[in-house]
Amino acid sequence: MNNIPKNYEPQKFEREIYAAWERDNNFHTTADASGDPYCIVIPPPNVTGQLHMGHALDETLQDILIRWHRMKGDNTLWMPGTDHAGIATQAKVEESLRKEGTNRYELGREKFLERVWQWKEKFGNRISYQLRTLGSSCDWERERFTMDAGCSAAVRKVFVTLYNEGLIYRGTRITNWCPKCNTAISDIEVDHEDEAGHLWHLRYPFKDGTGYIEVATTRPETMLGDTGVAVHPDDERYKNLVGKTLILPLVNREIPLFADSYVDKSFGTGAVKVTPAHDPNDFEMGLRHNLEQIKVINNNGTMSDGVGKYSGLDRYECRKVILDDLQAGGFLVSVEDHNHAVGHCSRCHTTIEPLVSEQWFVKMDTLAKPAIDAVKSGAIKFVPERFTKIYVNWLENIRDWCISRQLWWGHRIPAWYCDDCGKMTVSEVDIDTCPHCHGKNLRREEDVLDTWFSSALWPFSTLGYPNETAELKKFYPTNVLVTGYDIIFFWVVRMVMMGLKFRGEVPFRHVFIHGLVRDELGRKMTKSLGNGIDPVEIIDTYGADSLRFTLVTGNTPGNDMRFFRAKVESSRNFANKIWNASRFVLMNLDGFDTTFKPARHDFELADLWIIYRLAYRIKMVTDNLEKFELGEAARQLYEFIWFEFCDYYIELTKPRLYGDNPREKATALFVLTTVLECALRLLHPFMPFLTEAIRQQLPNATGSIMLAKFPTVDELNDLLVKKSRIETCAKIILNIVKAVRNLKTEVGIDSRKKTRIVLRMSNTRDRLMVMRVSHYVTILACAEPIDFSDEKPAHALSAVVDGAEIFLPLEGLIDADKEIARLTKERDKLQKYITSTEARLANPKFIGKAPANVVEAEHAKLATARDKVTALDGQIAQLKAL
RNA sequence: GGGGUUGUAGCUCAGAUGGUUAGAGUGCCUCGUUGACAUCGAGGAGGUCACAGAUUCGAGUUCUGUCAGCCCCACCA
Repeated sequence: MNNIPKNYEPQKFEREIYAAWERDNNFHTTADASGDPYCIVIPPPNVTGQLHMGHALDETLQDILIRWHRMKGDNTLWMPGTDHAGIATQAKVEESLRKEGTNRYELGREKFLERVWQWKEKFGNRISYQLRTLGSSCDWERERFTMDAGCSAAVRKVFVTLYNEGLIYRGTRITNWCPKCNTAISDIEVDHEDEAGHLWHLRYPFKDGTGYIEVATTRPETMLGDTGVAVHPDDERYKNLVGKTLILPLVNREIPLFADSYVDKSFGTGAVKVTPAHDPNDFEMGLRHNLEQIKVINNNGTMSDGVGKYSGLDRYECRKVILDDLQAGGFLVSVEDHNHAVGHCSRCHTTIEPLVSEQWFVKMDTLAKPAIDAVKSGAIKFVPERFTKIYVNWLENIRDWCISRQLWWGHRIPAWYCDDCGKMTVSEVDIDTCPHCHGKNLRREEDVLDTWFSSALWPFSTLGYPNETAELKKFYPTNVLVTGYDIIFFWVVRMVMMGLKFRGEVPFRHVFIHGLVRDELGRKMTKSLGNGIDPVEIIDTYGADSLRFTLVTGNTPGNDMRFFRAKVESSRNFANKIWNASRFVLMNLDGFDTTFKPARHDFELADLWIIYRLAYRIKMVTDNLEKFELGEAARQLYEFIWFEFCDYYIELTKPRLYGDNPREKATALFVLTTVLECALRLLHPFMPFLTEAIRQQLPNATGSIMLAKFPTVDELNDLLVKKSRIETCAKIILNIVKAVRNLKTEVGIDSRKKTRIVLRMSNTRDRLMVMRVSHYVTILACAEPIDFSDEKPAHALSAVVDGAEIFLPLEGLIDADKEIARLTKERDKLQKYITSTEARLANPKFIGKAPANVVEAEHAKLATARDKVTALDGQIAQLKAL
């Protein structure tokens, strides 16, 4: 059997295997297929983006769940697709236009959109191809895009419905404006950061010449738009002044001094200049007090016309000039340092300008209520649970959602304005006649919708909505949403609201939240830091399975993880281990009758033990998958395959495989192949390629592993012997092995050198059992056939384990003093344990309150410890007598 | 200002309903090329589980507080 490469080389088979799966349509399912529905909709990546580590993690977790359920026999659908990512995609195309020396305005809306679609066609498949390299078993036949016809129809229907119910409205509000992206953005797209700034104290004179009032501001340039000054109604300092008129410096506008309880008496001077057009709080106060809104800053961040010499200046340049002028006019009293939170555009980091403009909003309170209830009632469960609180808290304080964007790439808002009658019409289908006056002079709304509006419909738009398709009936609600905590507000919340509103049911039962993949130093991987690690490069080097295993192990749900190349190497080594263990089995299988079925009595202890361990691991893996503890499930597999199957079981089959008893050899091969095949299926969701590549070569397997049955303990029923004696005996043997290896190293004997061993076991039953398989010790510890004797050899290294005393007769090699010291150390350690346990067992409170089984266990452990001390004492005494 | 989260071996991290001698990977040290695998095998060193209290017969695990780090939310000009 020379055709299996000695090393695991994933590059040689991953691509082919994926192609074969796709060719055989293994990822596809239909609504009428058998099994309980199990559905995950992919968090749609940006259509023109590329795979990053965050995706790799997200996809791996989903694929594990999907493959597991598919193997369990569920009707499993993983719905793939991409997002049009309004601002991000438009920005990319605009950037490329800029390089050509033009811009979107020169091109015009229609031509520009053509360019974006071309861009999408050109780069739009990259992410899907990259996801394939990871092994994602998506139903690609159903791949969707947030701007395809179906999703667009869903958006229209939802928009119009919400509008007609009064849940979408158009209004002139103060919103967050990004001067660089040149659009309004929603509250959650603003990142607040503390910045070192200043607090300028200005003096505003009274019209009647009776002095002035002092205000404090962080943004002096906005004074040009001031239409009032506010103080707290209870502020004794200003009580008598309320109602007076002030003259706005530099502008000479008359503005009122009024009282509003929003004002904090203790901050600054207790008097606030009010700029309703450029500050959210001032805006509210302006509404309450009927103040004029004077817009002094343009959408691009420059000062608007009509502010005299300041017009056209950048907002920050203007600040300097204004301060100079205020100073010159004697209006500037003082400056102090002041740290305050400043909003930045989450996309381009430009400082946000609060501006009054006409925008579209979704009314949140009525939609939020059921979304809160869904989580509180347990209809939706977060994993880990702590995110429930974050979700609920956010929804309870939610404000209306600004959904209009001054972009071109996106779902254009389906509203038409009639120039004849001035009325607006919102319509699900395009119109060219005004329904109010039958006029033909209609202009369609220019704005498009926030990208997250279409994403919010994703769980049902992808399943066919607004049509009542079989898929929608079968797979909605979906089962679990897998995503990072960073988009709970952007996406999860909104899907829940829309799902409940338009389907009357939650969009998913579980929200499985993961953290961020960080770099080795714990920093976020970002373009600006240049610290990103390309998953495609990792896959090329180590294989997709290694990357997947790395991402899924060593962290716990909801927590961030650091990405180390060394971890991938470790996973790759694991893959190599599996590869070689399998290679070992296959080599021995060569030319052998694989149809042989052993009888019950053919199995020996090692066989029964490994099957018993396998059953245990099946249970552990399954339990952990059910709890979304994928990392723990993966660890169970690692331990089983490497430690139990490779380190012990394979070694123990060698005498039979290399021996001359064909029946014994056949039995060992039967167990090897059975256990390996089962373990591969158990591992498949985690490492799909490797397990497929190997299993195809096993004689006891047919068809693709991804369609095989996920292992159950029941399938081992015929082979399983539920005898605790097996475990007991295995433990004794392994302890002996460990002790012998230990002793050999102790005196510097080559671990491969065969040594003579004498075992003294007082428990007859245990001894007989161990005697029957004493060659296990011979193999694992590299020893000569074992002597069982009640006599202690005179010159020997010795050790004590539960149930056995071990002697390595090594006359001449023994340093008695050293040995005495070693044994005494061991003895003292045990004695300490005995003393504390005795104390515990003598404590009536412990005896009285601790459960009986705990007390019993303590007694048992105490007894074995005492036995060991006795044995050690004997050995020490003997050494001393030499 | 509010909330969350983390603090366990040199490093990266696991440790379910509290059960008493705390684990893995990696790194380090020693030894090992005979036929699955040096991407390996055997052994070893290395931890008062951040600190202080509380509850308990018993706490890495529960509670409170302190310290340190990270994150989210928040309209004090």
